[in-house]
Amino acid sequence: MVAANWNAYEAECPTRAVLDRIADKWTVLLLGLLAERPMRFNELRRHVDGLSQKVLSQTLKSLERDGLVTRRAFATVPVTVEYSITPLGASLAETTNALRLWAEAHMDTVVASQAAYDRRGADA
Amino acid sequence: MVAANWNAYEAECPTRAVLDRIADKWTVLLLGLLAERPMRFNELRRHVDGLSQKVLSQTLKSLERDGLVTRRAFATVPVTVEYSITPLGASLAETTNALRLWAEAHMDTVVASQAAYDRRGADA
DNA sequence: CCGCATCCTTACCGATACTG
DNA sequence: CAGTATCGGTAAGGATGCGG
Repeated sequence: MVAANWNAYEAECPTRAVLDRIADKWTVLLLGLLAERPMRFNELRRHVDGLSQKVLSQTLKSLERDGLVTRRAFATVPVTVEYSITPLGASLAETTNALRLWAEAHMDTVVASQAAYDRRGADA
Repeated sequence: MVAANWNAYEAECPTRAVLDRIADKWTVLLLGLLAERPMRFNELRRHVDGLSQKVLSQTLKSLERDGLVTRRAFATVPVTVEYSITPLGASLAETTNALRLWAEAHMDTVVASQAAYDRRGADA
């Protein structure tokens, strides 16, 4: 079986919930990092500017639950925890990376469009 | 000039704001619809189950401001308003469609992973 | 070092009512 | 038909302190 009749345009479809999770700013940024190499908790935190430890914790837990990321704890002192991407997560990371790269590539155009839009509305 | 040194991992970078907007459930669904053909306001509303008229209005305004969607009003009675995608929006829609299709394609795997995760935590 | 628990603020969102 | 305006609940998110 290859395809199912999932349809994200229906509110009750579970696809909607998953789409809501993966179409998330932090998910995109974290998958982008973990697609390159495994990282530890505070390492991720340092790489993503503005991400609080609380939200990072929540996001990683969701990613782990969805099978996109694997968490491994080492009984060192103090504890070392490593997060790595799964094959499923890697397949998603290709798409989310495309999203991030689109944003970085078209920023100039978007910013210009915003400025033009705001100018038009300024003379109200 | 082709590339700039935008980096979405920095909080102050405007890319961050744009990423936050396009990595959005409703944006993904709306761009998917408008990539196929122009649509009217209530037509979009009917196609996206669970999307309130208020949020639709906000989202369309943001998309228009970012230059991803064009709004055209016709002086009929009652007023007719048509939303269509721009070339910039179309280029983004390719990526966001990939995101939606990924969700629909891998739902079974994700749901299974969630169930396994919840089972492990159940015996706490 | 890796988190969880708590408090508290805020911004999001749905529901409703009303205009062009 | 295509919105705007207002209100109220809710849940996300920052700050802080503690525990494994």
